[in-house]
Amino acid sequence: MRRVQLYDTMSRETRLFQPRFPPRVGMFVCGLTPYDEPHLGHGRFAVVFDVVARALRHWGYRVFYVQNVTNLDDKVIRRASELGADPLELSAQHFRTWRRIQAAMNIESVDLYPFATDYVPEIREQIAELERRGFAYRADDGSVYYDIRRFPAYGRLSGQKIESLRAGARIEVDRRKRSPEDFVLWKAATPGEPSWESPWGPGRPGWHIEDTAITGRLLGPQYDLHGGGLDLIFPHHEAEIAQAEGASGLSPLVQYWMHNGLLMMSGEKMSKSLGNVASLESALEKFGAMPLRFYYLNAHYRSPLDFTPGESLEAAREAYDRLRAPYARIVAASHSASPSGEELSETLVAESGRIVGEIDDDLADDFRTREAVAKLFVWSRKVFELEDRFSRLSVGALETLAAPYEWAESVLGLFADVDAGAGTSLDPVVRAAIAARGRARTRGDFAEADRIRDELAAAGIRLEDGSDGTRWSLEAPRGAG
RNA sequence: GCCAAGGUGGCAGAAUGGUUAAUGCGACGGACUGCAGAUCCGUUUCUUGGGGGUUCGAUUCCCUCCCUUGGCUCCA
Repeated sequence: MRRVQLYDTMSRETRLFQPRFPPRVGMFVCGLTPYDEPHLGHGRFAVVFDVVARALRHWGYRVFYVQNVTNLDDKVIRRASELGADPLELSAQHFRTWRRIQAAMNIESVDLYPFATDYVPEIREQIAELERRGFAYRADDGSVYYDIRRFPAYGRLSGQKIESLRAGARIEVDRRKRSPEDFVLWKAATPGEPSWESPWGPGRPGWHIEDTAITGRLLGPQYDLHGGGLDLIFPHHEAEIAQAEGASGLSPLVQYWMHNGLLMMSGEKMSKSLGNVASLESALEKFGAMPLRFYYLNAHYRSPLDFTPGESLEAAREAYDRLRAPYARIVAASHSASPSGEELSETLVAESGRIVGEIDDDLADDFRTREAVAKLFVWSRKVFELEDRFSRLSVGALETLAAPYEWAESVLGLFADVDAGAGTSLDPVVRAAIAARGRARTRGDFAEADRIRDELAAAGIRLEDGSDGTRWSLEAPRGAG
């Protein structure tokens, strides 16, 4: 099995990846609370863990990737009541948007999107188990709390000590809790809000319990990989550990904790509560899915990523176009290539193989996507140098040129937009227009030539004159395509 | 206050105890072009937050200070 290293938040070091039962990998990522439109920060975690799953599968692991959906919590309820909507319908609606966006972004690696409210029996069962084992207590109002004092390891993931949490003045004083740090497992019902029956009276799940109930059911009491945003480490993931390990008596809950860095907007974290969000969907419409993926993968997943409106995605689009163009031309040329065409030099063949090996190594070293991208750019320069020969190259030679891009296509999920253009049914039509323009140019009628070019441009077809004739391409697909 | 992450050229953003610190965007000049675009060639800019230490040698290791961000409240 491929040697893979990844950084584990718990041990704070890069460790060799060893799933419990290779080649199977149980992977869980904290998904959204869909009470509003997703923003650019959400796109980051989605792409990051999509690449993790893709890469592991590429290396032969059989990954079962679960991304939960917190379809009911305080925020969903609050927003729904503001809108006069049903909370579960509201979150279902926003989840559909999320799924649509993920599909548009070429994210198909998630096997299951479990809804919190579909796991109420498992949640009740886990709370009951925690109660039996003495980790939970009932409050007077019918809520159930986790008793943090019973779980000494609480704080290990985040490096926090319970005593120092006390100093944080922001913990609300709540008379119902034994310790201020205790968190709610089962929230007593409020009239008008969704609730379920339970041994403790009607209520609904607390925020943290759904994840461990879901993973307990789907991945077992112990599994391999848990991912999420850096901002979830405390208290959310800390609480997950306390719940799962408390209920099962088994430790550790997960072998590897992966956390992605946050998207920053003018020096601050982009978040709904700060109101400094940029809509993911409109970025997708304006720039297209591939430039967006490129933008995320152009940084290491653990680093903070600075987003500058009117700049970051524009630059990403330019850069991505440069990466995509040579591959698109290889693909176009291969439509009409023959097996007996020219071959590449041995040096180039070797280099193609070497680059694929290197970028594969980069990914296996804690997913250094930026390194892989930089090497693809170097390769692109070499490919462009051969461009004049494309039409004469053999099928095999073109495949060799395409190999690094194909690797990126399957592991990084880039270049899903490459096939559009030459070779499609539009080709004969566009060629006729190009020929007409060519005649106009020959006789010096540049006004007519430019008119033809402009009209095609208006239809999204771009012409470029080169030494070997005129080439055409479709504008990069936009929106959900 | 406590915990954690980060400070690299105009911008984004890599990397390494040791030749000229990637890559891309941008800018400038040149080639090519009827023009445009793309491409190619060249140029542009960082002595890697400040200070100290370890070392033959540090951007990379250690200490300290400053600054930024995140977490301690919902949050990818």
